[in-house]
Amino acid sequence: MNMQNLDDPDLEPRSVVDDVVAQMRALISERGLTVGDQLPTEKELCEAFGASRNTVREAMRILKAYGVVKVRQKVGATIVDNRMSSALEMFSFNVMDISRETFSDIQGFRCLLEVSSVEEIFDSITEADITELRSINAKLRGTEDIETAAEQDFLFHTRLIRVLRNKAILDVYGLMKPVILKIIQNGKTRRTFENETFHEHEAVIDAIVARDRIAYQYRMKTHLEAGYAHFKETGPFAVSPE
Amino acid sequence: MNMQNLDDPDLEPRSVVDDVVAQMRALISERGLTVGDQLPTEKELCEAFGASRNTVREAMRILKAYGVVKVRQKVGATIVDNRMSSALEMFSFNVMDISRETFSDIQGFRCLLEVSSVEEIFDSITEADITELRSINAKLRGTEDIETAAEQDFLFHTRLIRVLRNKAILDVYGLMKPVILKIIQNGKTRRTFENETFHEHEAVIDAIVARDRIAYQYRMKTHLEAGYAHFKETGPFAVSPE
DNA sequence: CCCGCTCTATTTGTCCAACAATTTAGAGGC
DNA sequence: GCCTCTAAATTGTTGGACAAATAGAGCGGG
Repeated sequence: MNMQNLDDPDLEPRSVVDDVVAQMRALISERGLTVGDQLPTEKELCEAFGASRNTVREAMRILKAYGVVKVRQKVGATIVDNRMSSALEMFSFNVMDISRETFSDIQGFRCLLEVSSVEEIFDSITEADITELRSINAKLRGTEDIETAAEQDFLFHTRLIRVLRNKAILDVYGLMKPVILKIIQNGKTRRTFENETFHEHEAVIDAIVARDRIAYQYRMKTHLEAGYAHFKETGPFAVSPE
Repeated sequence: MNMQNLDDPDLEPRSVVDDVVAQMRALISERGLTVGDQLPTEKELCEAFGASRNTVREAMRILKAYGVVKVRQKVGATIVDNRMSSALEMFSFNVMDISRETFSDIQGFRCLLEVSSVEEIFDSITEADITELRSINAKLRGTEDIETAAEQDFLFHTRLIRVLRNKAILDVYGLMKPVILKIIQNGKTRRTFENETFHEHEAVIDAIVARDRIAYQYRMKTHLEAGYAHFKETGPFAVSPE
């Protein structure tokens, strides 16, 4: 049946690509396909839907953009569920002008994720995690330029978040990366990373090893606030220098 | 567990299409284009990026899927911001077969946001907030159908998150709405909302008023887990029936 | 029997060219 | 000035070609 313009007269007529997307969704439903299952090849989809390969490919691009399928050459399209990452990806578009409030909000978000999740981290962390954290922190000390050091610093915190084994949280943290990098770099020199940042990280790790909840929260909070302190000092218009 | 992309986010080489998407984003950034502005025609984009028309079109499909542009024949591509609806659209994708990991991850995220942020909530919450929370919860009791009740339930939690006065967190919470609604509705009847959910919410509010950290965390955690219990019960293969 | 290598066939990635469908802009008549 | 109608520009769809990657078959050696 053709319900395309019944609900909304302003709605543009559905293109063939949209139709193919709908048919693909239907196909997934009918066959009860779920994460890990394979979709038919492009050729088969062309024949099944009576559309050209380019059209099928554009439809597949949409599903890919939605984070519903993952396509590999020769292998074909596999159903996945990366919708959360895709949703976040789509909101990473207009990140050009970041307001002071956004900086502050994201810093608060970090605090919540890294400081308040202490119980979950203590529960889940393994020896291997600790080893990797120390290794990352060691590399931080050896970096030569600030950009690389900031990346390494970010990597340390990402690795810590990864301990939670929660993809949604990890995705959100990754989304905030550009802003966090900016916060990290602010007011730091290479020397700062070599000394203060390195030792702060070590203190955090030590607190984890000792399973000392209070120490962990204190160290982490101090560390995060140290990085953010410079922002507070600067005026409200210093954020976007353009 | 869905760890496929956790350890190794994106090892795959970027395709030409991905490149074109990046270049389009850069172009939008450089020219300072915003909602309502036009993008160059496909032909111009082909020449500018040295890519074929099909490739440019696939890239444009991605931007369209993200709700960032709207394309009309002859008119061309206009920048819009339908990202929110696109995000909702992508989660409307057979919500029943959202992977168990995504459910579990988002539930864990909720716990972190609502349970672990107890200190921040206690610090920031005002009398007005409490009044509103009670009012929302009262309405929850009076609703007639499950959908509305779930909306109201979600509104209660959103309102609580709003206490943190952190837009980044609030946005992320809003993004997860479709999934959270699904979790909320699962295994509940109208009666459940009228009785159990209502009283659980009241207990949470009471704990806040009493500034009882332990009680708050216990009540909230219990409440969240109660909603999620039904998912745990079903087997790992119950996601896609037949 | 198993391991590793090569080779092939299949599948996706990209490009090209053509035509259809649609709509804007402009020419022309009133 | 206004209407109509045509022409041109732009996106929508199709088909075909070749490149790139790779899973799987087949083979040889241990």
